[in-house]
Amino acid sequence: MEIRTRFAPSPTGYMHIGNLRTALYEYLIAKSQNGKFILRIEDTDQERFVEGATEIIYNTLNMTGLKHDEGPDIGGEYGPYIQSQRMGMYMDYAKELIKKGHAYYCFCTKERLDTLKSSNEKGDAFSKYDRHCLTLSQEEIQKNLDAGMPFVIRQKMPTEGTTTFHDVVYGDITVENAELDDQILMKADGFPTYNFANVVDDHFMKITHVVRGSEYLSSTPKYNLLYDAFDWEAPVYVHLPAVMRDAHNKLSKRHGDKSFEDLINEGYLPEAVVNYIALLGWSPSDNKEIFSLKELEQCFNISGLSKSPSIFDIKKLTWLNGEYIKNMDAESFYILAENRLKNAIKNTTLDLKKIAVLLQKRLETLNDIPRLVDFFDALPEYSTDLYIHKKMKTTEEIALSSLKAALPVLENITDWTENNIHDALMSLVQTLGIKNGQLLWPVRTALSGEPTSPGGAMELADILGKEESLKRIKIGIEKLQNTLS
RNA sequence: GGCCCGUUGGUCAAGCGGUCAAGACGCGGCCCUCUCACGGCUGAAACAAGGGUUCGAUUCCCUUACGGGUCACCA
Repeated sequence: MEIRTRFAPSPTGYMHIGNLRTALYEYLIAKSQNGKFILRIEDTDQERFVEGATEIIYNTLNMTGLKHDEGPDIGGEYGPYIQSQRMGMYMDYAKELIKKGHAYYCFCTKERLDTLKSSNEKGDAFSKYDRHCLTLSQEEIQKNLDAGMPFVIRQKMPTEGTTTFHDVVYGDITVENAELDDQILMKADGFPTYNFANVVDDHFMKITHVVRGSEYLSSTPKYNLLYDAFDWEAPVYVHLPAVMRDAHNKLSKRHGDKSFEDLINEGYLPEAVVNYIALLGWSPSDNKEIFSLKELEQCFNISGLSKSPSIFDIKKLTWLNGEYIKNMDAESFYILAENRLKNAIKNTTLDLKKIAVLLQKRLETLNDIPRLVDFFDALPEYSTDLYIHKKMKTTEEIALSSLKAALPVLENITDWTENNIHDALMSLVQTLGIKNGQLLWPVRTALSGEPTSPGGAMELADILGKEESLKRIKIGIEKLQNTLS
């Protein structure tokens, strides 16, 4: 049998990391077994409608490569794939359930339910619907219906025995039927509740594996009873532990946790995010950590899913993102970095590709770029303290004499290449009989004006060009002379 | 509160009766080196507690503690 999973997000206007991970696992469960991954938009809550929200869902799936096989935008055999367009069918199925004795009309007012609840509130008493309307006679029901009295339809739970369902990650779970509330299937406005719509939709879309957050674990017995009542085959359940911000709280946009779009804007790569969240709650059979989506499709296995919640660790994501950047070929990296480089460096004579090469091994996110390359554009103000470096065995005096010695040597270079700069400086080191660092550290410092820089003296000199390099060295000499006089 | 679920280093996690309890991130140290970064090596760091079962428990069972979920005409 073909595996079919579905991703069923509500269009909220952003892609929550927890939801994205659910989508990923749904995709992988399907694709690891040549199955189909379906997108269904759950937009029944019209009040929460957000403009452009469905586009964000499409974009995210697109960027991450979680390509769906059926969905509102591409169609499919089991549409429509937008829940609001399926509204016609639910009432019929609810009525079928009534006929079969698994559901019943309820005319109780909101007020009555509220007092019912508040009278039970104070203690351990479990507040359940009291089945006031279960005993209504056929005549009474018809009379109420004819009078146009608002009604809901409730699922009639068994009062005895237990219900057991199997979950792939949590195992067999059994509950007392007496614990189950007669949940509402159809609301007074004629719309189905989520609980009901899901069962009906999943059934008709032939979903074989229902994959969702563990918050649905406790309502799953009710779903199962619904499948039984219809005499439909229940799906395989895969409940996923939550993705947490810390030990006590789930990740939530409301509390400032980043959405997928936020991460992308902060310079994270979609591939790295996907890779990272795959590892949050799942682990492969070996120790591999870097996976392309294709590789995940190959080796994903449900048995690697874990039961306990995991905390989202931005540091590890950041590390992984750095790995992706480092492992890229130079051209791809340049394409990725180009815009940020151009924004950070106004001087158009500089060779951005050379700068990109220096950057690639030094970035964790793309947003690190501006602060690393600022000095190329303009030499920052700096203190001559920078020239003092214990390990390089430099003092301000040594720095001054090194810079003075370097100046004519560099001026003499006619063909300004990194090789020639290298040879000239290294032979100067020989002539002066000093350590490499005693010459190169001062030069690097003069060229960058920073305590650290991507690249050393020779690389920076090459990129800055002869004229600018000499200018900066002269500035360094001047500063040092001022300090020392 | 009832019910359900969970608990291995700070974090992600392997483990599925016998291990010196992997690996990764982060943190510390060393090496490489013209700074930073990369790379290499290395160190500290964990089975929530108590009872069983067993020749032997991180692993199986029970209890406790702590944490999470759920108890809507929301999804």
